[in-house]
Amino acid sequence: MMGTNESLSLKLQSLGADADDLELALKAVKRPFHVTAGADVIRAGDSAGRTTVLLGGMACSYKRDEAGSRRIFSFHHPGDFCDLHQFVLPERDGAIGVQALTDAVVAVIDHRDMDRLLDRPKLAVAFWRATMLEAAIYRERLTNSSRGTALERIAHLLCEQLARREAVGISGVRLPLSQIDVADAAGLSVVHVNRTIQTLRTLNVLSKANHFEAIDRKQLAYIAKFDGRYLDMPRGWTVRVDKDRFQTSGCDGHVEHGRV
Amino acid sequence: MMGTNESLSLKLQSLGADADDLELALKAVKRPFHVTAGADVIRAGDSAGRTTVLLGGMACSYKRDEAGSRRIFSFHHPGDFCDLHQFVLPERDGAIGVQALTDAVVAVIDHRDMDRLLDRPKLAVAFWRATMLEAAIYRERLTNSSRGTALERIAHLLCEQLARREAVGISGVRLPLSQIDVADAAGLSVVHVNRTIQTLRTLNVLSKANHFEAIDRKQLAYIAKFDGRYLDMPRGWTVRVDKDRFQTSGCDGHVEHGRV
DNA sequence: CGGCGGCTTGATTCGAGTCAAGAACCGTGG
DNA sequence: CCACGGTTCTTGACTCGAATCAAGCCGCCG
Repeated sequence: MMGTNESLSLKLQSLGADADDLELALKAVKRPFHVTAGADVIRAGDSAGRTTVLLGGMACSYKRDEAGSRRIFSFHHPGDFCDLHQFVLPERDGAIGVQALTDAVVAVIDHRDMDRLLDRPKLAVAFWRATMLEAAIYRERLTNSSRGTALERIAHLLCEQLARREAVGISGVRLPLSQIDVADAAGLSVVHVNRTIQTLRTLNVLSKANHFEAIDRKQLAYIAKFDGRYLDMPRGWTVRVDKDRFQTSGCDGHVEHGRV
Repeated sequence: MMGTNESLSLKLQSLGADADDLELALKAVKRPFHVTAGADVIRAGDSAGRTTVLLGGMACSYKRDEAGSRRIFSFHHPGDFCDLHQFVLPERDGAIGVQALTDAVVAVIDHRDMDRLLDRPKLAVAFWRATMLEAAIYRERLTNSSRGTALERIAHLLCEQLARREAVGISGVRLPLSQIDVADAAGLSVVHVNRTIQTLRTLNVLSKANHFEAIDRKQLAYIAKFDGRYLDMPRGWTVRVDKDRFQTSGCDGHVEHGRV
């Protein structure tokens, strides 16, 4: 799983890159290296001159508040660009850090190489689209997060990560997250996340194991009112709530991807 | 104030467009029209084939939840693009609507014309940058919103809007928002927004008038822990919290803009 | 074996939502 | 000019979800 560019290829294709673009882009991805769980991939304020791509494992983008606690605003899965913002709006949003949540493999694209990639209009739009997708994720979380109960928020968060992993070819139902990670991402206390998870377990939505494992994704999606269209999911992963029926469409095994 | 392209020009320049780009872009902005306060600029699911630009007034982007209540995830000020996402990721995020909060003037850029604008690399990056700025705003709200008291959240929201308006040449301290708008944007109930605002009034941060008017922006920024750098504000609008001193830097009258 | 980080559980507090009812502020029409 | 209806703003009383504080537990690793 680690070390290949499989997920990155799927990602770029789904962003609209054609075969030539893809080859060019993959060639620009250089100097892969290993990061151990818990370590920073990018120290806040660092990373001048290159863009980081996650190839394997899981990571998160976060800021720290005055009290020093971590606020996760985004999770990263293989194929994700971790700091495109540093390329487009350099030096502005300096407070952002990226941390590996599992042992991870990352590589970089030098900004010099990025400039050349952007000469290809299709690729330029693909990168723009990547940012737009990121924005769509933020939007969704914003509308979903402020209001709504902890159960909904956590369920939504889990649905989103599972869906995003499928989109890049990772189809397991297990997420390598700690409850602390989820708490920092959902803006809830660890204690309350714990209690909420136990509710999900008694509902037979999550497994009783001490890690995150969805055993009833339809129900999870229903609780979350999850509609994956904002993630550019071609179909599936969409809850349809007609009247007050417990209807769920999609989720029929693996979601094919690779629209070009 | 309405009817000119002043704000749009400032915006595009700050996004890195040069004189030629600017002229070209402005020429692509067509068919200005008027929208009355409260009306939808874009009905959710509409707006195929063109991108909407706000030229005067104020608007918001929102989704509606199952209960039908409005969730504002973004305010728009003159010069803002309201639906770039429709161009980059068409048909995906269909649930988004844009509503005028005051009487407003908007115009459109046809997608056909956009395609030609994107042939100019600098402009392509400028549009990408616009999306990135939007994402940065979402990020900030995400980290700021989940946790933190209502006072902080509302203060932050107001600071952001004032700062963004200054960036496009609108320097008043008054915001044409209703408490309902703020509630829908902050994810708080109207009742609680009201009480919070009254706190801000007794602190002499907002005026006692029945509209939003900041009379002590330093204090407002301090309460909000507002650091405008994420908005690409060149300087000013930044709270520096050294030790536990009540220090505020910047905010010294008008902020110059127009870095190219 | 001992320590440390993550998970669980209970008790208590508090911020913010909800419900409800006035009051002030329009714009409109008689 | 004033009466009317609607929308926004205010204020009060009550409820509840989630934070915090405080232990105890479990599993892992040195």
